[in-house]
Amino acid sequence: MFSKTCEYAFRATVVVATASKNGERLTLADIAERTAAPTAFTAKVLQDLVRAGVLTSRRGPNGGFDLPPLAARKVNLRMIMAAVGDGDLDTTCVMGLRECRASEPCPLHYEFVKVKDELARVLDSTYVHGLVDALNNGTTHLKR
Amino acid sequence: MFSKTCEYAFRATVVVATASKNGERLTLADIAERTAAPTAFTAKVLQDLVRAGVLTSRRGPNGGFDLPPLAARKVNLRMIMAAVGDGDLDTTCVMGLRECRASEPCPLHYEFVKVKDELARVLDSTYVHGLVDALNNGTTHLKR
DNA sequence: ATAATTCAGGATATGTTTGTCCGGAATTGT
DNA sequence: ACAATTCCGGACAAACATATCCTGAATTAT
Repeated sequence: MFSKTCEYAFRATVVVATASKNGERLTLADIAERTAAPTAFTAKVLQDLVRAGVLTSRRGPNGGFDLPPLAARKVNLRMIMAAVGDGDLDTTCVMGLRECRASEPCPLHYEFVKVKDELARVLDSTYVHGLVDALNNGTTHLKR
Repeated sequence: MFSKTCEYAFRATVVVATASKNGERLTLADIAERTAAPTAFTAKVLQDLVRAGVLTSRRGPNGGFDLPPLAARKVNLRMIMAAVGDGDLDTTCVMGLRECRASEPCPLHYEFVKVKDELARVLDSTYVHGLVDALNNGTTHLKR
């Protein structure tokens, strides 16, 4: 459903936000380990997230990445996707046609309206801060 | 949302079924033109569809591909996706975790339940024959 | 039988995504 | 100032998706 890059971005963002809430700042190595993702590639993903303003980074000793609780209230899934260039999942035609809209629909246009609407709702309304508590108290997990 | 291969497969299947309903049998060249897809690649996609039993083919003069109305009542989107190896869109974890289920959910598991359920419903309940009429009477289109 | 047509399928090419490697720049603590 | 740490960003490599080409096999009409 999402590209691997996007999956890594989701995992990394949640992991960083969770640590930040506990006052920890995570290094690239920390993040790669906790998300079970390749380190060098994770570096690229984190770079994208920082450039897009999703995470903040600091270099040097005690450096690393963070996403403080207040900022985590303003980051939703859509922004994470956009940061890695995956932003228009729910807006492109499922049959790959450019000329597809309500007035000139492809054969599958109306079939997918509800799917896309629900997807858009989730991407726009799911904020990182809401995911952090569940991870912290063990309701959800990220292993593997 | 879907791979290009899958988009081509959707378009090709609908085009063939629509022609079959009018008693026409379409050649590879016909299909590639009507779906605005590359010919040689379309050949591969059609091969997959035939192997999976979605379409039937015949070689030689007056050969080509078809999907008669009766058969089109039994082909849904899920089968087309499976034919090109894209079958598990709605069953894999959105964060890329193998260990993700209701009892051990990833942080996004419950957020996507409705999306996935609705997607599964559409993939399973959308049959090709239902798409043909709309294309025939101009309610929907496939241009570009 | 023969020639024309059309699909089948292997080999190959191109492009994109995913993944690695390394030197440099910034920051920190001493 | 210096050394250690850590992110930044470019270059490169591998894997996969997409796309092309060509030969052969099946079918049909003559």
